[in-house]
Amino acid sequence: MNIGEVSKRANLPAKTIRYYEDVGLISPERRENGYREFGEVELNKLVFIGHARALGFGMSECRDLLALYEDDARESAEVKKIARNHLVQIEEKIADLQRMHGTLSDLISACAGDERPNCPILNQLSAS
Amino acid sequence: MNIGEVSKRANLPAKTIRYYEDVGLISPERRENGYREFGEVELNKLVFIGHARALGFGMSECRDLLALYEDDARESAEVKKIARNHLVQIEEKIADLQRMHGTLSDLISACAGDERPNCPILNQLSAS
DNA sequence: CTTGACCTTCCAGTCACTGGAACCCCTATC
DNA sequence: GATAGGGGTTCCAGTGACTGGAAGGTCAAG
Repeated sequence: MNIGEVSKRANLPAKTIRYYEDVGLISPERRENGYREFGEVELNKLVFIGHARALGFGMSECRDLLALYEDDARESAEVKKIARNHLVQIEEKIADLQRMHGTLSDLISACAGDERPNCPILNQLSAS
Repeated sequence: MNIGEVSKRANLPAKTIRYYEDVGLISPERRENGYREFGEVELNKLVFIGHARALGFGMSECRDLLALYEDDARESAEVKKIARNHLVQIEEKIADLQRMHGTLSDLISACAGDERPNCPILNQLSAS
């Protein structure tokens, strides 16, 4: 399988797949002409990484998850630990964004949004 | 005022203030010895930028807000428009994160998290 | 006169790609 | 055989918003 085919099947840009090779997540074979040759194993890894990235896992977490995925003697506790840590990060980000959302929507409500210069949003931003 | 003093007062790292000068958000005077000299105007701008960044506005939005802040003939409608656009971005990010949170917490619940290798989290990630 | 805190510039690294240039390979058609 | 196109390859640079560190200049106190 060429990179174009695996790109479609894993739903990842070819550039991204080359990048994943660069950083050592995958190691596809090479043909005589220099083209990468992907087998089912590499495709599965790419699908796996794509899903993990879509859940917001960082590259180092993907690396760890991939290692566990390939380790028949893994303990599911290890996977769960990584997932729970990530869940906490997500919750912190959501909390941050919700705090911003609350403040900002209050300010937007307070702003007339007309042709006059007076603006509670700017007032709040410049308040010390 | 030296950069250290303004750093404390605006609650921004000195490195960040220098960076803001690099990208043209502020233009403090220079003393004979090469040190930056900050006045109240520059301090106010930095406080303003700090608050805008804390609400998640990007640098180009900060630039636009700062220009409006300094424009006596502004219309609050312009400020409100920028703020509303940003609010939408925040809402999209929250929605993304909540989707991840939902999927991930379901998977975590389904995972025994013990010494056995079977793991619904890995199963889901590798599913095509 | 030295110490230490503060200031300066510049370069490199972060994260996870992404865009572009320049070039090679393979197949099909004229 | 020439050519056109749609693959593929490498390498370099840029993104956003800083951040760390090195190497060195400045200033006030003891």
